[in-house]
Amino acid sequence: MADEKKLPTRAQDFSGWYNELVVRAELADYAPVRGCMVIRPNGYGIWERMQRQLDDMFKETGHQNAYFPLLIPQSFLQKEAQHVEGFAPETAVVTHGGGKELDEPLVIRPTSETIIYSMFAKWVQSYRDLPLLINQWANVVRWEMRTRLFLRTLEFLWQEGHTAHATEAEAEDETRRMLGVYRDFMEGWMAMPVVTGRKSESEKFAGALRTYSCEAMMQDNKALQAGTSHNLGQNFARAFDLTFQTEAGELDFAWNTSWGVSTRMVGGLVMTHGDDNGLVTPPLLAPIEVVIVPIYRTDEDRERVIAAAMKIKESLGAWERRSPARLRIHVDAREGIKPGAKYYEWELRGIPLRMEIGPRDLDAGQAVLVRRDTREKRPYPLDTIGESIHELLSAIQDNLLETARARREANSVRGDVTYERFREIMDGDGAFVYAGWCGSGECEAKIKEETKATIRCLPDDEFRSAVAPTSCLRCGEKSVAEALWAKAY
RNA sequence: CGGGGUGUAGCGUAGCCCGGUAGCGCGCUUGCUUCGGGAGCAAGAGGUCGCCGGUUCAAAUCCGGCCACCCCGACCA
Repeated sequence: MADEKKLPTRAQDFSGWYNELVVRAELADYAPVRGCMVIRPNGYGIWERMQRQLDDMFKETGHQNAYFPLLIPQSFLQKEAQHVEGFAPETAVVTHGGGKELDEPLVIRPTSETIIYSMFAKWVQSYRDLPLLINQWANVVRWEMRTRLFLRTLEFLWQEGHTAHATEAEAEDETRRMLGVYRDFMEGWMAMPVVTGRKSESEKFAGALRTYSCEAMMQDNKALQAGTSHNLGQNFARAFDLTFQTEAGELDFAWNTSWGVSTRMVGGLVMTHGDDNGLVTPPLLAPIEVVIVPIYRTDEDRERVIAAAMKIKESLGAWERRSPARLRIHVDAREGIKPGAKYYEWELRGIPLRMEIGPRDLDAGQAVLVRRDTREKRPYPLDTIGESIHELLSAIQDNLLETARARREANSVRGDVTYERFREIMDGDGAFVYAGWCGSGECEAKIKEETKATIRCLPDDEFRSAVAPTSCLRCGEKSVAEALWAKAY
């Protein structure tokens, strides 16, 4: 009878587990339009914290926010050949406005390179106007065939950074710098370890010179592309006549970069840390860090326990006194729901720490704290509870990252792998496989066709194997690059 | 767009083959008893049976058309 209340387990049905968890934890809900989602307060609260942190990091690296329009003239998209080829099939197009057919259809932005660089062209004249470092928080629409909450929806929220530089080297530095910012954020705040590296030609952004990405391993051993950073070269500058006068007085095209992360990260968070009891949120991103569940029998006890809970919340969470170390605490004072039911609910929602407090605890001057990650439960003295909570939260944050990293390493395969073995792996549990690649798009395409696995990236130094693979995974020719292979979302 | 499937209360479903009062579980409301790991009892509220048409005295049920959604393929942050 309790089965209805339980989630499917990850081992049974990973994608069923994900779908139900997202809905039951009230992170998001299905919208009336196919492929669209409503992000509910629980999910939006996590996104808001992601935004706040990333926004600070963008500002620290010298970027400013701006906002460009949702609607883009269709002709803009067509100015960059690769770009239109990549995005045209998945655009939504507005053909009518005010009851009349428009002279030129308007595309709902699938990404904003075109409109942003067209504006940059107006603003940049001299090398003195560079670099121009802009970010925007926006929604974009891509008409995907198969959608899943957070991972792939027709409309999603993201940030897109767009910059213009005087030299190629500067643009490349910027591209790598922002990839590093993403990695810091994903590991430091999301506790989600990533492999960074360069995309192969077939996987790079439509219109880019080079694309770099952060690839995270989900608990089903599939890869999630969690963020991308593109060196656009002068491709868009040429398309939109984004020129500037150099110090030497010559006219040159600017060098652009663009980089983005989206609400997809919320899905990555779920699939990295969630367990069979529900979501597990890293403390730094949890809208509520500690939930207090008061326990009582009589009205008298109730009054006493709730008063104590409110006092704890106030002393640890009060704005004036503890900022910036104040804690985000919620007291679950709902009546008519037994404590056990509340435990399950807050576990499903992934709140990092639960405090149970009842008359027995108050008499003993203590409260019981339960970790969401390990479910470890023990009493702590009330007079130093603030310190205990801070320690536990930071232990949880660290443990989540370590656990995720250990899991990824345990499911990574390095060294010489035969193609036969590779196929077994991809047919079975999957893995991150680091293997040699001859560099041909043909081998890459064949492998994708035969195994569904793709090159997630050509990993950066620190992720490469100690001994470089010598031959291509499939054709056996000389390897020109070590590639990270996996099935992807 | 090709193949398969499903539409009945907020959610999950039974009933359809064989036409005749639309049922169950969860959730919701109210009251009482409960409350340290998903409470119990009692009384309630809630339905154009996806839509349109046909057959029939009578359609959730049979027939036709349409729509939507889900799963599997081709495409993807």
